[in-house]
Amino acid sequence: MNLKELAGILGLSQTTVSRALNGYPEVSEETRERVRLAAERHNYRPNHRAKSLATGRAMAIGHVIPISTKHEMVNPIFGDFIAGAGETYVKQGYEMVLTVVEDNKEDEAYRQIKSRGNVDGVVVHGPTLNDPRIALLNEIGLPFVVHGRSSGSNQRYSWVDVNNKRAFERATDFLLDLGHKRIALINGLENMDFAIRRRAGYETAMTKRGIEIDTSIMRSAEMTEIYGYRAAREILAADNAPTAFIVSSMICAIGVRRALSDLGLQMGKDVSIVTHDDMLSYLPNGDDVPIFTATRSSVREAGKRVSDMLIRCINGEIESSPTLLLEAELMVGQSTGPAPR
Amino acid sequence: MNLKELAGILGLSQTTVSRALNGYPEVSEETRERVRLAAERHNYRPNHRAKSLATGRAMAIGHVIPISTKHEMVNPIFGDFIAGAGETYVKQGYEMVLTVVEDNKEDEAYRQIKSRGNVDGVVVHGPTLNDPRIALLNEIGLPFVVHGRSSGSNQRYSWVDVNNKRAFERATDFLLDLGHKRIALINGLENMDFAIRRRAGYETAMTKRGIEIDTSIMRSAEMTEIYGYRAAREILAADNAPTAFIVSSMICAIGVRRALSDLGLQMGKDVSIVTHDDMLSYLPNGDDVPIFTATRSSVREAGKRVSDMLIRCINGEIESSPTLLLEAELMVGQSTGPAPR
DNA sequence: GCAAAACATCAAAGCGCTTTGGGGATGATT
DNA sequence: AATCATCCCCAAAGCGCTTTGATGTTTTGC
Repeated sequence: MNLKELAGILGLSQTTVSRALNGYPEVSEETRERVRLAAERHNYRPNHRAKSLATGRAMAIGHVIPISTKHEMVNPIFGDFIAGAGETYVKQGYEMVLTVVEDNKEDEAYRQIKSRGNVDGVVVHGPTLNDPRIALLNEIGLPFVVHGRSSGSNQRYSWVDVNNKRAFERATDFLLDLGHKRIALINGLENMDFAIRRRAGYETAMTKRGIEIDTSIMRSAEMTEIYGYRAAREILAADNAPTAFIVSSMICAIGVRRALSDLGLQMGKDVSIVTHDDMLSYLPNGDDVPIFTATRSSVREAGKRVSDMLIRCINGEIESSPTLLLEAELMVGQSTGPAPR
Repeated sequence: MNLKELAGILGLSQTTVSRALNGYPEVSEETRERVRLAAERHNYRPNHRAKSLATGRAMAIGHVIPISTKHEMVNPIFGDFIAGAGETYVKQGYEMVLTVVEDNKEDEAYRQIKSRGNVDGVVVHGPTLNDPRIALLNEIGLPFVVHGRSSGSNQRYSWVDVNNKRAFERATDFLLDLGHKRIALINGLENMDFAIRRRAGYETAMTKRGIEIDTSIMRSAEMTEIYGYRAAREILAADNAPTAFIVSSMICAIGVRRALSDLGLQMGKDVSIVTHDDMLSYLPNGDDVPIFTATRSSVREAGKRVSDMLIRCINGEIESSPTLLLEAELMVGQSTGPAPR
C-alpha cells in the first residue's frame, strides 16, 4: 500500500493525503480524520526511503564503531550506550545505523556516510587524544556529537562527557583520606581521552598531598579481566606494594579482586579498590550494597543525552556547539577501608 | 556532486555514467575508465536513498534489539555479535540498522520495518520458547535469520545456532567422568531457547548415568555476576552441596568463583566449574591457558555467519530455509579437577 | 450584492538514482 | 550496395514521497 493507492481509494489527491497524515493545516479536520482512518485500515505506512529522498532528511543517526585492527576488542559499554540512544530514537522517530569501520579507514568511511546521505548526523565513539575525526567531520560538514572529549583538539565541537578527571581525583582523595599512600592506577589505554583525564585526576590528587607519582605502580592497557589480574599480581609482588588500587573499569576490578584472593589478601581490608562503574546492565555492582567502592556514571544515560543533543542540533534547536559535563557519583562499597599499617 | 552533475561534466548521459560505474557491459572500457576517474576526482558517491528507491533494494539489514521492560538488561554478547556481522556488511556493501524495541511492541515494530522499506531483511536476536516473531515475520514476508532457534515452533525458518544441548551434555559428561555426582546448573532465563537446550543437555547426561535431577541445585535467571555469586552461595550453604557447577556464562562463572573464594574453597580442587564461553572480546578466558574449563563458541563468528546467510537468502542464492548448527569446543582449563571425596 | 479573504483541494515538478526501449555509428556479411 | 550485427550511448519513465503554485469553493465584510 503506497500513497498513490491510498489516495486512489479515498478519491483524494496524493497531496491532500500526504498533508493530512503529516499534520499540515491546509486540510480540513474532517478529511484528516477520514484519511487517518483509511491509512490505519489499510495498514499504510510511508516508505522511508522515498520520504527522505523528498525531504532531504534521512531521519537516521549514524554510529561508527571503530574496530581496531591491532586489538580486536569491542567496547563493552557499547550495548548499554546503544540501548540508551535507542530510547531517544524510538521516541523521536529516528533510526540508528551502525557502521563498523577499521580504524585506518575512518576518513573514507565518514566521507562515504556523508555523501551516501542516509544519516543526518553521527555519534563519535571512543575519542582519543587529539582525535582526527573531529576535524574531519567539521570539514565535511556532517553534524556530530562526541561521546567523550578529545584533549588537545582545538576544534569546536559538541560533546557529552563524564568528568573523568574530577571523578578520579575524588576517588584518589577518598583513598588518601583513608590513610593510603601507595595507590596503584590500573588505567585503560592512555591514547583514549577518558584514560588521560583519569590519570590526570589521580596525579593531581596525589601531587596535592605531596606524594610523588610512581609509574611503577601505574598501568595502561585494554580493560580486560586478565589485564586487571596480571597487573595486580605484578604490582603486588614488587617491593613496597601499594595498599590500594584505582581501577578504570569493573571488569578490570574483578581481575584485581581475583589477584587479591589468590594472594590471600582481603579486599577492603588488606587492600582497597576503587573502580569506575559505567553501570552496565549486565554487570551491576551489587544491588543494595555496592560491592566495589566506585565512581559511578550511567553510560546508558549518556547514550540518551548524546543522541538527544545531536537530534536537537540537527533540528537547529541549538545553535553553536553544546556541551554537557556529567558528574560521576562516588559510591562507597565494601572494597575500601582504612589503610593497614 | 550528484549523477546529473557528473554526467554534465563528462558530457555523457546519466545512463552511461550510471552503467559505467556499476559495471554494466553496455559501455566501452575506455569510457568506463574515464568515468571512474572523474568520479574519483570529483568525489562522487551515489546517494544511497535514491539508489535504493530506484532499485527497490535497501542494501541494509535490520537488527531488532529487544529491551525487556521487566529486566532492563542489554545482552552482553550484543557488541561482539554486531562486530562480526559488521564485517560481513562492510565487505558486501550493506548497512546495519538497529531498532530498539520494547518487547511488548514487537509486532508493530516489525510491520513498520517491513513497510518503511529501509531494510532488506532482519536478524532475530534472543529467540525464546516458541517465539512469536518467527510466525510474524513469515506472515509479513520479511526475510530473516534467527540467531539461535525456537523450540516448540513449527514454523519453517533459517537459523544459525550453537549446539547448546550437545555442549552442555558434554560438559556434564566431562564432570561426571571426573567423578562428580552432585552437579549444580546455573542457567540463563529458561524462557530463552538456548537455556532450555542447555538444561536438556545437562539433564540428558545426568539421566544417562542414572543420576536423578535435583532442581534444588538448579537455577535460572539473567546472567549477571551477582546472580552467579548468590546462587552459588545459596547452593553451597545447603546440605549435600555439589562438588561442581555448570554455568551458562562467563560473567556468572566469575560470580560463582567469587563465592568459592569467599568460602575459602579452591576452584578446580574443592569445587569444579565448567562455563559456557561466548569468546567475548572484552572477557577473554585467560590467554595461553584457559582459566575456566568451558564450552566455547565465538559469538562474533556467529554474527558473521548469520549476516552472511541472510544476505545470501535475500540475493536468492539459497532457496528454502538454510540452517547452520555450530559445535562448541570443550576447552579444559584450570577450573575443573577430580571430585573430592 | 460584490470584492476580498479564507479554505480545501489538486496537478505537476522534483529528490537522485536505475532501467527500459530505442537509435545512430561502425564494421562485417552477402 | 544493401543488409545485418555489434557497440555505445541517450531520452525518458519510474521508484514513493513532499511541496510549490494554481484553482475552485465558501465565507466574510462593508
